[in-house]
Amino acid sequence: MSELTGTAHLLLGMIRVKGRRTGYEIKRLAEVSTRFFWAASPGQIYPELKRLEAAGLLTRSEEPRGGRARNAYAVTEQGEHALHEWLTQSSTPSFELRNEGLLKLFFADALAPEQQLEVVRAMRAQHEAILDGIRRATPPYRPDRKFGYITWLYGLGLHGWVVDWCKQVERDLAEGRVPQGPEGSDSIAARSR
Amino acid sequence: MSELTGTAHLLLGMIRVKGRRTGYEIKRLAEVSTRFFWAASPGQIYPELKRLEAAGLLTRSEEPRGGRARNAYAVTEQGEHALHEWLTQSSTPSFELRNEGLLKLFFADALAPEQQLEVVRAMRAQHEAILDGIRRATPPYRPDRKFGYITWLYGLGLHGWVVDWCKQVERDLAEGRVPQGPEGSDSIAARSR
DNA sequence: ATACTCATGTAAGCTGTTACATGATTCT
DNA sequence: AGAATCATGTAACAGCTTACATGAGTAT
Repeated sequence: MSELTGTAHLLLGMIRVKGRRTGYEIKRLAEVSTRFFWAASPGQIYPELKRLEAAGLLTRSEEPRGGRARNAYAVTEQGEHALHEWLTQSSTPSFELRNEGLLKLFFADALAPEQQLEVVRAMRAQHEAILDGIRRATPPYRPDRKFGYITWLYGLGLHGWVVDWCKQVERDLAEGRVPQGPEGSDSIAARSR
Repeated sequence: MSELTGTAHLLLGMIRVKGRRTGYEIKRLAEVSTRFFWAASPGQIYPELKRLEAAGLLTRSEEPRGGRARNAYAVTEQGEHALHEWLTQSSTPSFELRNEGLLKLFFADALAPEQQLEVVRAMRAQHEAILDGIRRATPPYRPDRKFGYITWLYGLGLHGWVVDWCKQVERDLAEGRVPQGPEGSDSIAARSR
């Protein structure tokens, strides 16, 4: 059994929590939940569902609505096992970030002050938009979906932090101040305690 | 002139700030600075340098060290212009995140309490490792590289926030408490001040 | 002598997106 | 009648990583 991709685990997990689902339903679910930390496009979802079915981790059932074809998938015992395996394996989970706004900020010394401010403002706007998206996706709290709720809080907190950070840098730049590192007598680490 | 990739802008920007550089030097520079928000592998760097040279945004000069071939690149006026164009264009910068740890957390309801804790601990360990990497890359503060410093502070602050968040969730889980959303009457932002 | 760093590159493959195509059903 | 949503899929391509190959110089 070759290694499953992150997206495969997303599908497995989503169907496990929500019960028998179609590709389309998963796509919509992902759009309002996991999309902020693990996006999934239809061009990825449909082929992957087939692969998982072929691998015996999902079973497909045809559930037409009227004359319209419709394939719903459920997790098999083997799929359940693969999911649990992944959730408990101790190897470091992957973490990939591509933040073009930060890349611009990194090179912003080449710009005039007003344009530097503009770069930070664009960053803030972006994270404010993400925050909006997360807020709109408010998950109703349910004890059996505690971690859906925790993850939602994470998104709010993280992007909220970035927005605040941008605001602070905007102030610092506007007043010609050199942005402050974490204050206090000892190391940077002091702040995160 | 077809659109440049993010990595192309990285190369352009890096050579602009640091002056004439070889692919190898850029690779090492990226490893201790931009890698935390925009990674670049050699398999990407060398072909891209050639493309940028062909496009007239970089000039190549052969600077052998002994009998060993060595190609150094400098930014042309056209390259300078392309970089400035990118830095000031107002379209929303790209932001892509794939966080497998968070994906696991999202599905952690399926686990036993002890294993749930383990997922959070793994997340924390990961961000602590990233923090270490960022700390080790301390940029000497120079007025002409203010934004290199600001970006560095961002990394410390962001991953520090995540580590703190994980610690809090670990406490909450250990004590069987339901994790707290942001308290107080006003916005979420209030918490991170 | 051998291992490491410097230095450049390529090929294969993976993951993912975008854009398109198709057509039924439901809503206004 | 027309628009939006439901539903599934594919083809083309972009971007990137991994692994490998090569070989010179340098340090131990």
